[in-house]
Amino acid sequence: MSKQPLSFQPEHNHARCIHDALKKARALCSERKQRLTPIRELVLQLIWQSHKPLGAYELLPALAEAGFNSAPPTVYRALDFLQTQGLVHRIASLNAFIGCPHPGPSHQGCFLICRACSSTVELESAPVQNAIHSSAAHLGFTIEQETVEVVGLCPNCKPGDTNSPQEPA
Amino acid sequence: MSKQPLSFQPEHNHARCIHDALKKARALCSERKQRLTPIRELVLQLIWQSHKPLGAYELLPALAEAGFNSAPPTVYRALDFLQTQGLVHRIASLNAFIGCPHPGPSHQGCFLICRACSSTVELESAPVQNAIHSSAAHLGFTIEQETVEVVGLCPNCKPGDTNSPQEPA
DNA sequence: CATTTTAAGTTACACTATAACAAAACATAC
DNA sequence: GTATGTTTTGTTATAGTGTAACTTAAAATG
Repeated sequence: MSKQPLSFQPEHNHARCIHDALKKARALCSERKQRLTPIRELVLQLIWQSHKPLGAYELLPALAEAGFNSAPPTVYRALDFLQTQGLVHRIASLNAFIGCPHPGPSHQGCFLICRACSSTVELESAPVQNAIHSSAAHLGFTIEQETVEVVGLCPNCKPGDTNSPQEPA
Repeated sequence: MSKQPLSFQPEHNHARCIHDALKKARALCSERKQRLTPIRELVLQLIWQSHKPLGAYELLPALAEAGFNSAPPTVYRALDFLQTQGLVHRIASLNAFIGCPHPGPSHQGCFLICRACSSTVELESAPVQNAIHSSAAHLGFTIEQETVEVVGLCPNCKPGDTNSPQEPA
């Protein structure tokens, strides 16, 4: 019950997730002399409101409420910054964004996305990385960027469990 | 020089690629009692005009030239059909489509995409599959669909080669 | 404070994809 | 071969995602 990543633990202390993520982000930006402006920090916080990927346009109303301009470029700029700093990832298959739980030296995640509850886990799977790198190397292909996104059912949404969504309406 | 997949061999007989792909598609659809209508076959052929992923909207002019209706739904319907039959794949990170070189029982490809020349290879990499499945199983996650897309430089576009694009304008 | 750089505001638009309904083509049974 | 149901295509309109280009404001630097 405790080896599950937090994203798959419905009852974890999520306020702490958000808090920690913001704290790490501030430290990291400060260290890199990058400016985590109010808009950028708000966008990061909004993204961390859950462990489900959020579309850019879903963030706009909250930006407006907070008194910021809420045209698309605003949120996309913030997202670009956060991606560049490795604080959020874009999930290509969903056109959505999710917070990175272990930001730091540029890395490529492997994402497990539940189609029922949308909870998403980012793995750092060395075997997956290695397999991809070795296949690529074998063909003389130089890797610059990896997209590994796996859709399916998380343990909480498996048929047989009692508490759970399963089929999305 | 010959273990490279065709997509990375600029000089291969590409007419044959197209011809073979269409032949396989006809056989497969006939066997499954699915209708490979003129529009669907044309879209498949257009997609096979190269080994680079093509956007849906890039197909519309050719459809128009061939005398078909060329509104978006036409091409998206054809693409849906071809995807369902496993004849083409969608590359999520590019919003584009590419022909499947080994259609058949549903499979998940692993794509190597050259950022310089756009040539794309579909691998069936058992090690990659296994690594992903094993990571997922370990968390109790049930896989339904995999997206593995790797962007980088193909052997022909590597710095050091003489004949090649490298940096996209 | 003046200057330069970076970020945010603003307008407009491009690209990707689908909904919804009408017309046509095809398949099957009489 | 014609009637009937089903599948495919035509058509219009619109939703969703993302960016270009230019202006204004704020922050950093000298």
